[in-house]
Amino acid sequence: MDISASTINLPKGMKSLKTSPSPGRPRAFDVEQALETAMNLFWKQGYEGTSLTDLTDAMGINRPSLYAAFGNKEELFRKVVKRYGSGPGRHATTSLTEPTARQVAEAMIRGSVNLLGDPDHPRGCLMVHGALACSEDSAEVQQDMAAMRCSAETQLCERFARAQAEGDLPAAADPADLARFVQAVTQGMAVLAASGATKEELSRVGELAMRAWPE
Amino acid sequence: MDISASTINLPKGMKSLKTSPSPGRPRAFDVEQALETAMNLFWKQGYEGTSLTDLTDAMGINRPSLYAAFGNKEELFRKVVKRYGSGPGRHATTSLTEPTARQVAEAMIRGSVNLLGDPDHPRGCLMVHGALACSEDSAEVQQDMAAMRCSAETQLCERFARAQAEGDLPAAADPADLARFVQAVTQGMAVLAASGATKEELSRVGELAMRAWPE
DNA sequence: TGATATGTGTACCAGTCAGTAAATAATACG
DNA sequence: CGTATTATTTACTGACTGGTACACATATCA
Repeated sequence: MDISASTINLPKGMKSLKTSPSPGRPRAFDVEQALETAMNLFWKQGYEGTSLTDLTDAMGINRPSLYAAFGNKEELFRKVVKRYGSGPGRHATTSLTEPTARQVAEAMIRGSVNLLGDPDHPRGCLMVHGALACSEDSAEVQQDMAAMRCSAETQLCERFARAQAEGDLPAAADPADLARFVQAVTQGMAVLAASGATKEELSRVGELAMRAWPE
Repeated sequence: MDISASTINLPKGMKSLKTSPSPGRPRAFDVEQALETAMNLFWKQGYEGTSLTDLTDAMGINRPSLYAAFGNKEELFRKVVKRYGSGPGRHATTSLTEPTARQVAEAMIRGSVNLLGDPDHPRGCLMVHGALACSEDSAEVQQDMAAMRCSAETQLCERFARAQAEGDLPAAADPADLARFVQAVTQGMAVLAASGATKEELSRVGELAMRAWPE
């Protein structure tokens, strides 16, 4: 007997991991590919600058299909942000695992340069471009993006504080200040990228920034 | 005989500088005050995030009055940007007159900190928040803003090159790189301000950044 | 062969967008 | 006074916004 995932009692609405057959008409588009398309659009035009028509046209699907698969515009955006964090923006978390504070900062900056200078991606950073300034209708999305940027700063700060305890960051240095500085540089590079800065130019900004590193 | 400005042959549509009486119903609102209100709105919500209804409601005028006084939404935005450049964003140009390259950079950063950390203003920078990411409808405004940021960078670069010729910047330093670095820091601080950074926090970012300054 | 479950396509909803036509009100000038 | 000029008010336009109702298509399962 074939025990496919569909026979297992899964929480309501939860899709099985195995691509087991399920009743009903099969989806005619690739969800992951559609998410990728949506990410690139939101990345380029921001949350409010991207209309549902923009999205469905680019994804090649109809409006009800989008709603059935992703909820609504806001939920789709959040799924896109999540995907961004574990995809193109991966370096923001992986950099934290570097052995020393300096290497963490360098990895963070190098990762930003590689992402922002990549001509295959929209110019800029989704976390900055997504909903920096917008109407009051999107205030919640805007605040969430700000909260995520703050969270990245906090994680960085905690990593630097640990480094200080471990002795690879001078006691005189302020972990919070350093974290904020790295954030300022990477986010500033995101704006520069939107103005057309090249990878080499961004790289030199990063190099210059690291000259401010203590010790 | 009274030679008021209105008797002088002015180009069509050109308003006289003197507030001389003119035929027709007098305007019931203060144009400068309305511009100030519009600036604060665009500053906070960006170009696309601010609707004409937002504008007219805040200005306390009707839609046709706005069109009669400012042209249309895009022209109003450009007037606002101009006002911003000679008002709150004044430091971007005035800093260039400092005697040395280092003082120019310091003034630029200090000016940004003062502006971005001022609780009386929207958090952020109009040149960054105004139209960073938007729909294709506003691509022209978006490009103009990017061009203005690039222009600021170029002016800074030229100032640093002059400083190098004058001997107050090491020959090994690259004026273009330094200009781009200062831009990255100030624009990064604009994003930080949008995330809620205080004036003191921004100030420490600026202090840290200046530690990268050559010699 | 149903019966059930899911996805797609069309066509629509109310609300908002930027922009404007036309009537009226308020001023200066002669 | 009348005329010319400008501003305000109301009401509107067509296009677009995010979101959905409903008929139909396509799959599994009994």
